[in-house]
Amino acid sequence: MKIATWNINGVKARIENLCQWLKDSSPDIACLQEIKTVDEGFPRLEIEALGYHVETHGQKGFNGVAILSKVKPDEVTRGLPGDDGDEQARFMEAVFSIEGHGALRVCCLYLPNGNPIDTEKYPYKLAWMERLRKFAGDRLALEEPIILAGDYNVIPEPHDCFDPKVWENDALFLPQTRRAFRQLEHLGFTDAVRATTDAVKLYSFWDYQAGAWPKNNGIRIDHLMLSPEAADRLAATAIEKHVRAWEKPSDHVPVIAHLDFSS
DNA sequence: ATGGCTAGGAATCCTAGA
Repeated sequence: MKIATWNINGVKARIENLCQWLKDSSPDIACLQEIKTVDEGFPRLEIEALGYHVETHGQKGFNGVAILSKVKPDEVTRGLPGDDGDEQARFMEAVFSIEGHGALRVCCLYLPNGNPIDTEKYPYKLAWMERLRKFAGDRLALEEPIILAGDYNVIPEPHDCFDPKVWENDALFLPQTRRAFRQLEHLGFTDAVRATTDAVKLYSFWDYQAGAWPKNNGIRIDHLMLSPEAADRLAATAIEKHVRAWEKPSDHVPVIAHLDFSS
């Protein structure tokens, strides 16, 4: 079972890349962030033609998430609990049936960036992370395989960026941000990529500006966090960075976790 | 790299991203 997360930075601008990637990589489940369209604008026909079921939680212009899957989910919910006044489309959850193994829950999340840090955006990010922590804690009680996949906008450790000094005062790397991320780990969630490799200079985002990609000035901010029941099934991970070199790329690349439900 | 680029919406520039 191949599960992917990819901040696609505009699904309408990226539809050719997305279709090529689905054909090449053939994920069973793909979580997309920053679709930047309302549900009606999502290019679902092209994706359905490749054999995928499409669920979206869109928003006009910004944000928006989607879950593509080879098998139709049993249920889908939209929005992160904990703030009824939050209008931003950044979270959805889909529940799948795995033959012989019960439910698999996949959450697709686009965590707020939080910059500039001296505006209301940073407290919004921290409040969102606290809501995510509560949600994750509640879900753990189900004792099911759960994957929280998405663009976390969090650089977990200094070696997850090319130059920690550059990010010192950035919302992606501030101590409070990293602490909130660690709290997810302390609940019992496993960072899938870090569980499978100690490699450094392993990134999932390269800025469009300043030659960041050719210089490999990247950051690792797209993560798949696994509940214990999912982490027990973790077989391998991959960061499909070749996609960043394609024509008209997203600034993020797909990150993959392979879960083995064969036994 | 305190932004050198990109997407989207409104509109020929702005906001947002990280």
